[in-house]
Amino acid sequence: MRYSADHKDRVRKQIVRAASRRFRGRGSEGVPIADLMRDLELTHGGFYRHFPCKEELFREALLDGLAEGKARMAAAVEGAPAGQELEAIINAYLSPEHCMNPAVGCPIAALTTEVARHSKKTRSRFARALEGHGDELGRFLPGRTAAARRSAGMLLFAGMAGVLNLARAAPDKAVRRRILEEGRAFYIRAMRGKS
Amino acid sequence: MRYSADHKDRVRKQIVRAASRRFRGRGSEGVPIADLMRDLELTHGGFYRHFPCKEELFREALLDGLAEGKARMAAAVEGAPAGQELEAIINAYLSPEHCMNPAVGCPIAALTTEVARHSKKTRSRFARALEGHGDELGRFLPGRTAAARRSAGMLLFAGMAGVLNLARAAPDKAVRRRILEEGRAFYIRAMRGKS
DNA sequence: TGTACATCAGTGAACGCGCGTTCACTGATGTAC
DNA sequence: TGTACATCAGTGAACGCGCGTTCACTGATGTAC
Repeated sequence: MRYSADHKDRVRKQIVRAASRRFRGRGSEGVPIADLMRDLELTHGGFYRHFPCKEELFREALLDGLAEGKARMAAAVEGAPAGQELEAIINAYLSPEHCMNPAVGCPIAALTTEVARHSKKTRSRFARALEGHGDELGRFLPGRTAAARRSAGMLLFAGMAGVLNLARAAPDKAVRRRILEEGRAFYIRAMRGKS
Repeated sequence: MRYSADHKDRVRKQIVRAASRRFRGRGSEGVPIADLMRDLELTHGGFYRHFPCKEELFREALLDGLAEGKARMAAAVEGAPAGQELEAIINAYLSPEHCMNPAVGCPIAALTTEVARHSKKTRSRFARALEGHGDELGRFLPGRTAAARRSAGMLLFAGMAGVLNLARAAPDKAVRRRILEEGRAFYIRAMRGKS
């Protein structure tokens, strides 16, 4: 072969990674394959050596973005003082940085509306990954059973994603910041107060 | 003229109305003008007698959808027993019917993510309309000032929109219903409890 | 009142471009013998 | 070891289609005189 043994795998991963960011930044219909490949200094023709179609790429990119988000959540937890994990996650999620950089942010905020219009297969994979997110966040939430904590975690993500999107749609910085701040206060209060 | 005096106005309104539903159902990039005009038994060429470009239509359709949503909220309030207005709004917003019919539902849920990627002009109009929504919902929320109640109302809409989108993305009916139910319980509780 | 001309919503062919996908080809390396 | 052939990631031209937008035209009605 012309390339090292793991070459194909590496390129494939690069495509998924780049696609994930572009999809989050521009939506599932705003990412031409040729642009994506050019970013990696490849041409569009080679794409089909890696994926059967664009929908398959979208699915993988979506899951890759979620995994990235989960890792970021773990990092926020890691860096938080004991007992402050939930606040740390909420503050990071509803931070101005996250708001201003959707391309490297949470796909739940950036892509859920569009996922709802994709194939059942895509939605099923998405749902499964979301349960993982719910479990992770649920560790810091009250609730008698693991299932209840997972649900509460998913609900919190959904709510924060809504707030983040509202802030992203806001036409000016001041409004954006106010929305984020009120969102942080509300969800920290609501989730702490949950018996 | 070939048509009655108000003919053009009526057709224009029909286009906006039909577009609003299609945009909510399929997203801002999923609505070909030709399909839209065919729905109204017109041809695509005539579109440009009414709008300078598609973006202008999107903007008007977005605002029309918000007005429709506000009317629906008013109807829910009208039909609710005194003191139960907030619950009625939340229950209607997070109902299975609303979840299953995005095309005739709230544009905040269906289009906010995409609005964030549109022009500043579109975002400004959207933001102004949202404040109206916040005011209307804020009437039933605690808060010392009108501004505080408005903010709380917008936050509640954002959160509910996030939950609605999560439910819409869910691959099966049971999960969808559970998400909606938990969402209703959470937001009713959180907003009642707000001092 | 009748005639010539203007108006303008709507028609449908055509233009131009973007983009997903296909395909014949390249060329470096692996394998068979 | 050398030679012939197979493999396959990547290339870039080409195909085909969708779709936003333009434009010459239609034809019913309004207006000027």
